[in-house]
Amino acid sequence: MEKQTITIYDVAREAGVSMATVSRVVNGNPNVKPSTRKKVSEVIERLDYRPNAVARGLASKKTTTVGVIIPNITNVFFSALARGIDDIAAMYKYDIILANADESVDKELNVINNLLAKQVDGIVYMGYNVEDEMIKTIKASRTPVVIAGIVSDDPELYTVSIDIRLAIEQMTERLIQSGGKRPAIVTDSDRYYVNEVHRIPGYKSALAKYDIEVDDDLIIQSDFTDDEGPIIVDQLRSAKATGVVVTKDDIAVGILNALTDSGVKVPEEFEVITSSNSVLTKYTRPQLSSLQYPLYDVGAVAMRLLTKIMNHEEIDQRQIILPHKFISRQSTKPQE
Amino acid sequence: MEKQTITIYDVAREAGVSMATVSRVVNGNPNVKPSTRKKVSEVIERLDYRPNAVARGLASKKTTTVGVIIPNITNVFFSALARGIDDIAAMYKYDIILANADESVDKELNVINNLLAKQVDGIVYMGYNVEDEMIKTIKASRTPVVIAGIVSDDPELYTVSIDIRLAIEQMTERLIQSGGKRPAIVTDSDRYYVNEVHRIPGYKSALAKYDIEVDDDLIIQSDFTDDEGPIIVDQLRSAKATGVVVTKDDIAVGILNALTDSGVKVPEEFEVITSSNSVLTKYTRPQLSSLQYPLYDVGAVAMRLLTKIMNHEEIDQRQIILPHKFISRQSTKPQE
DNA sequence: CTGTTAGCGCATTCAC
DNA sequence: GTGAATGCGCTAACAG
Repeated sequence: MEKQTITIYDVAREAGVSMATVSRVVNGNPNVKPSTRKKVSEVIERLDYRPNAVARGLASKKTTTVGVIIPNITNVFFSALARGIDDIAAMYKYDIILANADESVDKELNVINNLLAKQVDGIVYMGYNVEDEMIKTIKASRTPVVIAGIVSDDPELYTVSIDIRLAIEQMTERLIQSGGKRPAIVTDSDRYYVNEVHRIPGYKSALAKYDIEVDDDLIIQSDFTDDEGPIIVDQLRSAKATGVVVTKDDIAVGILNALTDSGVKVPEEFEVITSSNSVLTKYTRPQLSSLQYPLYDVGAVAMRLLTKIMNHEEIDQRQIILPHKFISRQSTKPQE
Repeated sequence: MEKQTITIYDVAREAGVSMATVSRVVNGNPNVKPSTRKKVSEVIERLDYRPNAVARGLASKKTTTVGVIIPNITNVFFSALARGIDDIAAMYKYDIILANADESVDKELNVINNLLAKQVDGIVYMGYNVEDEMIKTIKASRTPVVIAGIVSDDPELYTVSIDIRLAIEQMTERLIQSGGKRPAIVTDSDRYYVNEVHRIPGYKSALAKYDIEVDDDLIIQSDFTDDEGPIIVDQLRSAKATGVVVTKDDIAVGILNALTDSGVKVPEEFEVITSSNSVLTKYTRPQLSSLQYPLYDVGAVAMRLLTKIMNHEEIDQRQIILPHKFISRQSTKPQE
């Protein structure tokens, strides 16, 4: 399995120059006479020389590679975010090592250590929780890390996200304003941190505004497997919910379909509002109203922030909150 | 931006051994006395030493990294495939560099060269076409490449796929058998090679079996943007199609929804069958009948094949065809 | 079992 | 402008 065999020395010899000169033209160093630059370039072309990025990385201590940690590849939430990251990374000539943490905290740590071993220049982390040990590892490594999709209160951390607490509060308010006195919330249970610190508080504060008492039966956590929709709907109905805020689009689809399958009219009898505005929302009938989570932007901004840190540019803000909106489709009543 | 500073020398000094010994314990070489192994391990732990994978890669000429080239991150087709790849890669301790080719042949070449420069140990390629220049690059590099999702007639190439021609033929037959004399086919236009070499021939051979003449108006290529569903449906209806084979799930969803939105009853008046059996098929109403493309398996088998090549194991078959099935849901009439 | 010694391919001073 | 020399951190013979 001999890989690339042509080295900088081969080029140097063929071109009748030293390897230092070849290195210079490869790296666009201006201190090369145009004529020799041309000569060397020709040889590079002819020999199909391709600089060994590994050797380069060792010598320069830069790999032009960033690690992206995601909880689960198959999560629709991810693809839009990934595109944002990828676009900006490509723009700045960084490659991406995609590391799937498989929804497990242990693996996350494993994965981040792995990335550090690979000497990535930076990391975009989209995890579940901001675990203490994670933070420790992040801080100990001198590798820049940007956390995407989670708000943290640790001022040292770089984060890009929307104000989730506020968003959930507003979504809940919408349900209340359109007449439902018993709005429910269904969260994906695996994101403990976000649930406890942002979502549930947001939900409760909306209720508080309208003097509605919290009923724990209306707070449902779900791991969601494909056919869980009907189960959740049963819980929702026996708790006499009038509408539901859902934090994950595929769960919302499951609930919506279970609802209509069982003859409940959405939105007339029951409102559903979801959180990611992924493509799924447009594929259902009725189409799902959703928080417009600017996924692409979060990814792009996170990556952009990371490049700034890697380039030692000045950072005016470590915690970036992006604005969010709402898209009213057909699963909620029209707002007046 | 000082990265990891602790080297194998630091560990060696602290443990009072040579760096070779440290290297041995790190790599699990059995030729180390248990007591010194223990001593070294403790120092590693204490210093939080993490072997530099870049240096390792340079010295050993192995990076334990594989490149995965995909046409488009946001394609639902991909996520299942990626999971198959990722699972097996993780099993064999390989990291993945995800390279997005952005649906462009130029970028594909660019991307593959980039991957080769990074000295990946192997590549899984899920491209559109098997371009000549791609093949040349693949063969010139001594890096193993497995092509996933496309059948090729080049016996030197490693490929993992289903028999697409046959699958399309069978899908078309199903539509014919359930009474439709004018089955149409809608393909994503960007996959030229697959369309010309596998899909259209499969479609035509089904027609031939039933002595149905080919009507070019029934062969539609679409780039598909979100709201193109109604347009395609218009074409379909003015061509008097009785049903349609769709090659991409999101296009199928668009068509299905446009159909029902305009009052056409599916499957009674019009049948739809799609090709990837992605999660989308279950999210629509009616649910989409689909070719069961074993995406996960294709990804997993491709990755497994790649590991075999990388390990110089014996390969008994370069072109692997995986079996496919069909899932009858609600967008086609029940088969008798 | 353990230490010594070469490179791996390149970026990078430092001279000239 | 250009070349020679050094070292990045590690693996892999090769001795002992």
